[in-house]
Amino acid sequence: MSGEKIKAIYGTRDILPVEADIWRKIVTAVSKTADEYNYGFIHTPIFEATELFSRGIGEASDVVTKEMYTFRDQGDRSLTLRPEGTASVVRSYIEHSMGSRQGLVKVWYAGPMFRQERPQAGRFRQFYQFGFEAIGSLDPSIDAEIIAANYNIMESLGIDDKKLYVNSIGMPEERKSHKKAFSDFIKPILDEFCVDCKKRFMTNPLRMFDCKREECIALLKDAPVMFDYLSAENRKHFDTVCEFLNHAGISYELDKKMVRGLDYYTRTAWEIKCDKLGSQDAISGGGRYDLLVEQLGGKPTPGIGFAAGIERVMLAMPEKEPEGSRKNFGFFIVVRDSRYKKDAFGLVMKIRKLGLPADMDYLGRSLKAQMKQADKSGFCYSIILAEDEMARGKAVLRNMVDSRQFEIELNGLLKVKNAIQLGEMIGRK
RNA sequence: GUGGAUGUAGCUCAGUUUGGUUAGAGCGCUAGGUUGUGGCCCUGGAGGCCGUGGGUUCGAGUCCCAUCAUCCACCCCA
Repeated sequence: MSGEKIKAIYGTRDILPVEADIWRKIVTAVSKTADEYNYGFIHTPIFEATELFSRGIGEASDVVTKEMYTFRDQGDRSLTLRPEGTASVVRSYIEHSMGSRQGLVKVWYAGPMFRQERPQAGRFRQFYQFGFEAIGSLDPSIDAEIIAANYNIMESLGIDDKKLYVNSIGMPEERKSHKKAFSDFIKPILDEFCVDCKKRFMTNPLRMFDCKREECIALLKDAPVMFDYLSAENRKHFDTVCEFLNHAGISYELDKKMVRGLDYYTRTAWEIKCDKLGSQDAISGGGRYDLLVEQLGGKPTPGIGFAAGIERVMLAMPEKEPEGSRKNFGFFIVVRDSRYKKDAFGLVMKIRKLGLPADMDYLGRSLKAQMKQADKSGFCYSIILAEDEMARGKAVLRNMVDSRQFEIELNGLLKVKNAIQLGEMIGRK
């Protein structure tokens, strides 16, 4: 009856300590870059009014039409688990009138996002993203800064097989005239495309550029691209962004066929891909959203940002060195006889109070097992409480790296006031 | 939502083709070899509703059907 195992929901997963360690390293690196670039951290709620996303991301987008976790609360309000971070940040920006307090608002976030898609490699229903947003400037220099931040984070995480692609997808009017030219180009040859592309042509024609079939790619070789329909002004904006990137020594590639999935994107768009990831190779993507603030009820304000998928970043990161030989400063207390357990406990507490890691056996295991555990704990010292030494008020300090060991004064150890004294006591012998 | 693959020990998997006593290996866990000490080696031990339900059969991990779950790919996205 009660034996049914409850498992994590399809598309969600536990991040166990070994993995969480890498996770923490990533967020620490992101946080460091954010500090360097002067972006402040922002927490927004994990669920929001459904309307925020339908209005922000686009009523017709895939994310909104079929991928959101939407539910009603006790007040019969329609709420949605956030599928992405930008809409919430912009909502917060408007709600707190951040724009009137400072000209340019630079923030970053990290946390879980939710999309009801079919899971596969590098894709989950609850997944984690971090992202940067800069709201309030249309100057090309901010484009370059935030792209640089994005790129530098990936660099600092040691991701080598990455490529930065940039493009400009213009503004609605430009897109309109391009769309017409594109349709005129496709219509006569539409029959030659695959079924998916035909479907795309009806719903979101530019998506045809994403098709992986050789035949479709060949047919699109000379198709008009948005980039060639940019206004002089926007073209200049993009060129200036590129100049800034060149100046900063950031290598990128112009990808005129790059398309964005979310409706709010305008002008500058970019993507970082990692070719060893397989099908889901985009680890990070971003762009301008110059109409979004207004769309969500704020004053017309340009914005720009990016988001990166932490799971994908993890897949792209180089294999970490096998743990084993790695030892951290810390102490594992071992007792030769159970009557010393209280002494061990007191010692552990004492060392922790000094601000240092310490642990002991809580399973009443044999000496051999305790030593094994000491080894696995990754601490570089064990302290063994043994009969002969204890009788003389001493304990055995064993170096778990080079196996040298010697006696130390147990009383002295308990009287140590800080980590430096402890270090000296250990170092003296 | 569509297509393909896979479910056997905590983990990675063998065994399924050709049904036949108590279902295996490596790693991990645990106790010992070492009467005072981890890593290497050796020996023992624990740990399995063979995903679930039904069917065929004297007999099913193995064959058939259903179902659930997971993975990969498409779609889309980070």
